[in-house]
Amino acid sequence: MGERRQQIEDVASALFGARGYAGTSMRDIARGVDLQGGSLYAHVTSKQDVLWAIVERAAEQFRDAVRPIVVQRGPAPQRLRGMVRAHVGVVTGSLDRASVFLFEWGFLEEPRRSQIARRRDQYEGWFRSVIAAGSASGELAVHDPKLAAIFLLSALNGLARWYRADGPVGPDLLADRYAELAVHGLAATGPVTVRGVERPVGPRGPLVGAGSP
Amino acid sequence: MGERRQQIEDVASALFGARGYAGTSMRDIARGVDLQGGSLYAHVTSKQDVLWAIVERAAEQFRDAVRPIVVQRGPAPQRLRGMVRAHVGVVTGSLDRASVFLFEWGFLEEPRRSQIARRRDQYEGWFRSVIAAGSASGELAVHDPKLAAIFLLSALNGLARWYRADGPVGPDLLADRYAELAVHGLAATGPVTVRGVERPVGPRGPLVGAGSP
DNA sequence: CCTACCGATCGGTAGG
DNA sequence: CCTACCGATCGGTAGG
Repeated sequence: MGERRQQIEDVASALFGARGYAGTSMRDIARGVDLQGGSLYAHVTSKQDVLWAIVERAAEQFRDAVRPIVVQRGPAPQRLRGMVRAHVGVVTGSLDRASVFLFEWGFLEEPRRSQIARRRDQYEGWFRSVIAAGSASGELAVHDPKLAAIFLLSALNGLARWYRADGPVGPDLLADRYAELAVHGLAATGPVTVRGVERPVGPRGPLVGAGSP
Repeated sequence: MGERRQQIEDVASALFGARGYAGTSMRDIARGVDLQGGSLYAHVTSKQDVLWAIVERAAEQFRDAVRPIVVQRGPAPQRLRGMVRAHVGVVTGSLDRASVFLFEWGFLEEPRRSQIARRRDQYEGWFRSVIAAGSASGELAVHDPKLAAIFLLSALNGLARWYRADGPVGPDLLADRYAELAVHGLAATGPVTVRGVERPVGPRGPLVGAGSP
């Protein structure tokens, strides 16, 4: 792929991510790469084409990062943590492209839109199946794995809306914190290290068994 | 407010929510209320004005639903559950308006954009403070209350992207499940009722203390 | 509330 | 890769 083309996709990712696909004009993109509006078409065939290239590549990134972990053997909570870390890693590592994939894919025209919808379903299915496996083995406890998967992925995807590379929390710590929040929620921390010894955190009296308002 | 005006805002909410603010034209809205494009301006002053009306009202709905719970006394986890239920209730009960508020407020022009940004910060702060209070009292355990609040709100807001009123899970059950997922994560269920008796769920051997991949 | 219109901007193309 | 342009559509207005 030409350097110019790459440049165009990068600028388009940033603009689509910030103002949305419909809110960005080809002339906006052209300005970002110091070209005249019409000159873009020497490198791309249409605005849709640019959107597709961005979305397609981001979909691959998520898939390639998470799939290897899904098929590992090992405890479901451990795999789930790994998947969360991988997903967060893609979001923080390819913020603009990931944002476009996550929030602008709906502007794809058919049949590409449906193709991406299916791939998103499949991806969500990986999380669902690991959650369901953990639930079946008793390692996790969830009423509705499908709901839990959507809940979780929504939390992770929200990251793309506020994360900034120059923020106070680095990508690795962030990934750990998110994995922790995902699996344990707010009620308990994971393993806590006290004077170098890992100690499990027990149940908490005031919380467990608390009634609902 | 006139009936026509109400109708226009409803149609605009649905369209802004589905195709985005920039992806919706005034003529699209006009078609939805069986008017000619120009005739809309007998009822609204501008497209921005319509967006503002929708966003402003939704912001009020979230605030009015959640604020009373924030200031209640009582255990933090219980208040947090109530806040989650309230937030989910606004999303499911005013799906289109809530979607526009959550995802299209960025298209507001200054100074309204900044005004809404501040209100969103404040709203997030309510969640943060209840989480921090629960963390301080030992009822919750969270490394970073700000991060936890964002994580949680992202999960809740994602609901607006997929929830359908005619779906399999009703709004009340959904609110309960989401409150459960928020507080306990995937690792443990909340109070379980066995033969009519509420029984706390204890710690789970395979999970607590499990190492990280 | 409609008809008819305004200037601006849109995605995209022709010709060089 | 630029200049100059195409038809379509945009948000919004005038006049009735």
